[in-house]
Amino acid sequence: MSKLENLLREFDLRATPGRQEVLQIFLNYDFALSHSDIEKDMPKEADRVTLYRTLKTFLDKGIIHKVLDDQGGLKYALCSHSCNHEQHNHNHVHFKCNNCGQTTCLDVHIPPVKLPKGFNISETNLLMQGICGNCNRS
Amino acid sequence: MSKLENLLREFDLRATPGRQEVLQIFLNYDFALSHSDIEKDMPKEADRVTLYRTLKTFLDKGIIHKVLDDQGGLKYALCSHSCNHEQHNHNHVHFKCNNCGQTTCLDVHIPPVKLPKGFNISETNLLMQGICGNCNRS
DNA sequence: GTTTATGCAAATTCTTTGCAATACT
DNA sequence: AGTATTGCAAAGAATTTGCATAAAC
Repeated sequence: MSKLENLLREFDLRATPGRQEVLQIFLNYDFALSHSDIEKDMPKEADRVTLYRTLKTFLDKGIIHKVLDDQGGLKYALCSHSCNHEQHNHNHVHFKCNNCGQTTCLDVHIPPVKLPKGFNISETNLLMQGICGNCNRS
Repeated sequence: MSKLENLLREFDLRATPGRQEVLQIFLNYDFALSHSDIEKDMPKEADRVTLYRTLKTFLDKGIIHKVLDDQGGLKYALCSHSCNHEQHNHNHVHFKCNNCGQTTCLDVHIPPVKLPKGFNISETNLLMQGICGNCNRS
């Protein structure tokens, strides 16, 4: 049984070829992907609707998490260990490079923010933009 | 000359009825509005395309700013003083209540975040979610 | 064999573009 | 008068839904 199949089973998912394909695409890149990024990487006969459903399933199961985008779309990136069906547990900064366009998950924690009394926080999303390390170097 | 007209002129915009209308809608609410929120508040004969253009113009001129949404859309909220055509200057936290659905600009600064060497930051967006003060009270 | 996922068709909604008519200053 | 804005039509994307078929376990 392949690595991809195992990974999907770990999340209580049937290891269909389509899902393995999408999972592999995420593994191939170290930055967040939009629906259309993924679509471009799939065999052309793949069905867009199935991809919608696959992404939704992956989100629900805690395989991937949403990455906000300043243009209003969404991107997706693989979760690290701590996520599952019950709870997503993300506390890292997302950085979008305005030069290369890539959005990456940084290994930097979002600092705690104190809100006024009465606010309960369940989720936090921090998107920073600018020029990334790679683009500055070149 | 009305307050709305003056406000638009301050931003170098012609004070057309459509723009005054949209501006008034923003003034009527103290939370961020999506394109469709605004559309619902406009007279039904209003043109969707014009609204797209009005929002774009308001963004460019620094009258409103983008508010990211966890569902992938965008919302918009009035800027405070410090924004103009040259530069948007936002450093406040956005909070989306998962109960009432409203996203508000909080008067809370985004704490500084130290990124690895080589990263330049030009913009920062922090969206927190949970239950807002109002909803917790009731 | 049962349950879950896929593919396809179709409907809806969202967004963009071009252009002629209109309104603003 | 001159320039910017609007409204309309139309095209193109993006997203959702239902259902019958096929695949996974």
